[in-house]
Amino acid sequence: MAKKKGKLPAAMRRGHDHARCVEEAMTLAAELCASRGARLTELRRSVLEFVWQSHAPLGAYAILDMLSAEGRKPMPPTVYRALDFLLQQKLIHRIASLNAYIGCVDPGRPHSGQHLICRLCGTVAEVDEEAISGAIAASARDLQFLVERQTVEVTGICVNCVPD
Amino acid sequence: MAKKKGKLPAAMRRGHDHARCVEEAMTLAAELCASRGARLTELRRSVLEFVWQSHAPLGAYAILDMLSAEGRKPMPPTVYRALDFLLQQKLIHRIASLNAYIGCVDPGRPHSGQHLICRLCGTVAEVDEEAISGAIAASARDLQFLVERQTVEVTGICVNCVPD
DNA sequence: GCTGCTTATGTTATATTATAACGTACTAAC
DNA sequence: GTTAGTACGTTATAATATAACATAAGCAGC
Repeated sequence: MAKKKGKLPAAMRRGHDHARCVEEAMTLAAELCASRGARLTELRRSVLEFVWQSHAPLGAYAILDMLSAEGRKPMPPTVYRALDFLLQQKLIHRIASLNAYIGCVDPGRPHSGQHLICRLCGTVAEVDEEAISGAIAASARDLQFLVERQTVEVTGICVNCVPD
Repeated sequence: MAKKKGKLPAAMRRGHDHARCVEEAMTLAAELCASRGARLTELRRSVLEFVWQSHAPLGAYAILDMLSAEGRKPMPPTVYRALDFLLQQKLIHRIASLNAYIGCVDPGRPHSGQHLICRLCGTVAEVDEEAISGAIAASARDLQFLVERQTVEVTGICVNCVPD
């Protein structure tokens, strides 16, 4: 079977038009919030945009610094509340192993994303493999365990950082 | 196919002889460390025992309190160093989504454990399903991603806490 | 036994991540 | 414009983790 290069997530495709990614994500977020009656305020919008602009997950205090540089001087609770909102709306994911946050690539559809985290460049690619989530669901079923949330974080080295 | 009750991990089998679990785990840990030339000091032994005695993952500061209650009065670095040693020896796992630590049920064999975390009772069961780790490995291979560590944490409700 | 090397632990201070509690301001509905 | 609900501001602190340096304990060679 040929290498499935077409499947590479955008985050790990060198030279992809990331400004475009961000723009599209912001538009979709606005639409989703509107359709849900959720208020994507200026603050929340800024936070989401910062998170999206970075391929590597952003920590809450990094976001706080970025907002400060912009003129706002928010305190931690302000940032955490914005992050909580974005998490609830499933516009971002929290990467537990890094205590950091990253944009969700497919916020419209319910899914349990899996994340590949490059130890060298920090880039995180989100994939949604039914084979993985299905295997987890099957294993849980065997143990009569009711799954509510799957956290799959794979640490390693991405294709751009692998020495040839 | 019948329910595979025999597969239930010990942690989620009500009324299993946990003192025995702990004892066996401690013996195995001592053997492994001896065979590796690693020093399982009194402090490290205590920390490992506390971690094992709990079915739910223990936080570093909970361990610190337990050591204090025992007479030692260690400071945080002491506890974190003991935890680091136990992690290196793969005698315990860190549960990233809880910032807490739990005994590894199979420290002798290399494996990438998956954890089922009950939101209600806090119990964590470790399983090692080739179907899950294999699916993750296959997905990573497609993306030419070199896997170093898999973190799989499934949150939900265990069989003992599910309302009938 | 001593010596010196390595490893483990003690100690002080501080960094990083996150939340509690309460007050103010904005917004939408009436 | 009043009101109810939501979002944000502010102060303080909790919870988790590490840096940096000092002391002590184990161990290898003599």
